[in-house]
Amino acid sequence: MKERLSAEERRRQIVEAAVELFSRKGFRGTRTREIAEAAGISEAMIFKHFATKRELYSAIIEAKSATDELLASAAIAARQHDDAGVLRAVGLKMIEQTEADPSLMRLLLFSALEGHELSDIFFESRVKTLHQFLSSYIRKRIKDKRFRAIDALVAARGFIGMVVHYLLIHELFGIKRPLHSSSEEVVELFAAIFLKGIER
Amino acid sequence: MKERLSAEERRRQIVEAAVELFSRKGFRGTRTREIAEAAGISEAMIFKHFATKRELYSAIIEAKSATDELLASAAIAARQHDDAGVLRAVGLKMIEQTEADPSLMRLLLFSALEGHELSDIFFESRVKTLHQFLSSYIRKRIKDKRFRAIDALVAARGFIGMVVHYLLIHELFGIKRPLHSSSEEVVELFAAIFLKGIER
DNA sequence: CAATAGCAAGTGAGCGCTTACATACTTACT
DNA sequence: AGTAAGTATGTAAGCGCTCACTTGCTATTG
Repeated sequence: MKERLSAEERRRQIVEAAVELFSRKGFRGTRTREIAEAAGISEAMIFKHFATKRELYSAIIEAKSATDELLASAAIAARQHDDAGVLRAVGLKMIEQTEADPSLMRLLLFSALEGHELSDIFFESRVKTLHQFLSSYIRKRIKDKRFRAIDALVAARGFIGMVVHYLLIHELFGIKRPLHSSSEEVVELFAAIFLKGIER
Repeated sequence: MKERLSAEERRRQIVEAAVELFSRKGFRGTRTREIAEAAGISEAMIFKHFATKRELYSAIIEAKSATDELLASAAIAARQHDDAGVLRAVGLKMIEQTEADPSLMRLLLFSALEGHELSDIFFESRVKTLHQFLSSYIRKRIKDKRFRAIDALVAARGFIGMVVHYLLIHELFGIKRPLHSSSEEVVELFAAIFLKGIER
């Protein structure tokens, strides 16, 4: 029983199976046989569509690097000079996106640790963009005299760090957030700390 | 020319070579042959001292889990209710330690991503301890009415996150800190933001 | 000599990738 | 329309290599 599919559809199918495996077990930890099995096809098919295992991996990373409208809602808040709104939007989108597709974070970490050549591109599209958006907003608000005159880039990384670390221990080590606090509340707290500090 | 060494010394020598390789290339990415070569011995010697490759890896993780006096200086500041001092001490120790031995962070991430059974122990000794120390300090200062009544654990993770993320992009993606700011200044800024926020 | 420390040379399993071949669809000619 | 030739899509089997781990042996030490 052989179902014939279009080349494009097959590729999609292979990529889909591969993403799941690469993100769970890394490049080296994933066997091409497993990918074939998960996609429900023979191993040779993978190599009909991708010259090497590495090429398949690269295709995935490049696809995942596609920068979507992650910052749309944050940009709206930015236009209205709604500081808390900007932070809230950035933080929530990060969490939302990671929870919808946890493979992204794992792929990013794996690619960096394993030293894949495309990990830089991945990093730039997925992390650097965030840093730059937030730091340029902070810089603007410093000029407006609404924020203290601090290093905007370092500060931006600080806020992103709060959220990333929260996601990291959540996704990587399975640490659950306290039952009483939703991710909205967590982001709200991070934003409040970032803007007003924890001193009373 | 065969130098005979004591079993213990050999083990140390093997472990030393293995740490470097495992942290750079992960468990699956490291060949036992490479470890032997790096240690200047034959591959068979490794298996005289460690039954399996995995056992060697576990030995390393357990050794690296040894909690040292990371929090000594922070505890001193804590006794004096020196809030900025506590944060500074925690942050600086984290950076200092990571820069002195970058393998630790990489091993921690690799073990978590690759799903090693000991990664939890590793996490608890290296991360959870920090979270608990800082969150209990924050709780105390909330009782003192010096901090606002926030979720202490989430807040603590927030501060740790700022520092961790800074180290992460530094060590993993090779992002250099801006030339004008030393790690002391970065930590100082994180502490200031955490306590007072960035609003003026 | 007994025990330990060492190595060269395997061994079998598993890996990425290839080959030889079968089956479905497309095209073109009558 | 019918069919032969050509092409794209698929598979089963396996090749060559690398890996973790073993074996069989020698050298050194107490």
